[in-house]
Amino acid sequence: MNPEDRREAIIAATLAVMQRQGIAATTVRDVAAELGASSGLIHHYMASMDELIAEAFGRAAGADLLATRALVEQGQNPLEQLRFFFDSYTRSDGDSGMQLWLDAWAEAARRPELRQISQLLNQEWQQLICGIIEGGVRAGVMNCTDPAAAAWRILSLLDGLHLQEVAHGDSVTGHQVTKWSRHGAEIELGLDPGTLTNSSQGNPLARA
Amino acid sequence: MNPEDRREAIIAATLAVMQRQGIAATTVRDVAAELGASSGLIHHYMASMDELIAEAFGRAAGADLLATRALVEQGQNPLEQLRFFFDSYTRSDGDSGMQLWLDAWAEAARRPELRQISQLLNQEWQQLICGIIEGGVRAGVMNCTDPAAAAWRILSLLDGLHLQEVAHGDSVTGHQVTKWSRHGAEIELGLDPGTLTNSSQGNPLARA
DNA sequence: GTGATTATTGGACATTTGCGCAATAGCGTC
DNA sequence: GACGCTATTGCGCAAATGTCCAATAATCAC
Repeated sequence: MNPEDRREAIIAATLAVMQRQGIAATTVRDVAAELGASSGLIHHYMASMDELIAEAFGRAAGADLLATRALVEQGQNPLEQLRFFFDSYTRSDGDSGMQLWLDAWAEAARRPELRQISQLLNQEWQQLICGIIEGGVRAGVMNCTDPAAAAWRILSLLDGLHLQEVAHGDSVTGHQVTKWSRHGAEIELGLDPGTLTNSSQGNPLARA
Repeated sequence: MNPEDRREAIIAATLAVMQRQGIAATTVRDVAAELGASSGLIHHYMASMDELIAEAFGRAAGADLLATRALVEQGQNPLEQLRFFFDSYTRSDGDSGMQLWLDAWAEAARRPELRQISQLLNQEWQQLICGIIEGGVRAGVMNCTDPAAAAWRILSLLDGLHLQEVAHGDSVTGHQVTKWSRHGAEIELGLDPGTLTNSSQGNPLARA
């Protein structure tokens, strides 16, 4: 098998195991079994377990970011971009993606390579939001004196709400995450209530 | 040693290890060493590692909640109560308490006993905030149509910002968490900017 | 075909983990 | 002072884990 493809296959298998068992419980042997290969092969391509985990997490989380960014760029104006952002963000972690983030944040303290990629990706998420806000302020449709801080707040609010949903199940429901996070952003940016809801209109990815 | 005291001592030692190393990296032997006793003793008092961890986490997190609640109750009016809340909340996890919460949220998916206590405590945190807001609305000093949702937003915003600080270190600083979370609450509740800052005035726990 | 290079195997190794258990020490009771 | 109960010890066990390595299989250049 082509070394490059093999490496990709290992990362894909690692990701599958991570989503099933969580980052902390992902072992080399499990990855090997998922791949249908021996454990030694994994170390032939990866220097350490940390690298393997960081790589797999970065691949998955990076794909989500890319997808959201691509959708946002299709927005015709800042308001539509923000709507698309919420559509895509709430979709990207519907299954087990958010549990992965929870694991990553907790494990970051003990896995340097994972912390690095996690921090980088979070900053890029914040910058994506920040760019939308700056555009909205420039266009005069959003009211915000500190876009960077507002972007961190919107991102943190989303993460904090999702966290409750994923960790505890029925304290906060997925529907409430959607509703409350959008409402929080409306308040934050001085938008009329409801501006960010009913967002599927005009969304190229919306289901029919 | 009195069995009840011994049990408390074990929980205290477990907590110390947990705060130093994180929940996932806490082992029976470490707890025994911290306690200055043998590993067998821990199992004489605790049925399993899960029980030990859930007990210790619940004790620590519960104490933080109690302390904050006690301080809030000393506030003379809703605004002061909210100020005291932010003072106490940002203090309670200054050291390593927040890493504990990160571990707990991540581990909740796989440790039922831990999830139960974590969910309960989070709901109580939310209710504490919700009570303050309801008082503020009644007194006419806060503007909020859905106190329960606003409370979840304020709590989630705090958690999300703290999360960035603890997991990534220099993306978001402790000072920014303090500033941004209070500003977020001001926006959320229709307060004048700055209402929630300079909160140490009149705070009985403020350092001189 | 032959040799060299490399992908791949499968298991050894040292370490760590939760847990159990037989032995011991301590202490109160009669 | 002897007995009994229990707190406490310290080690052992089985399982799991990351890492490494010698042996093997596959592939390709010549």
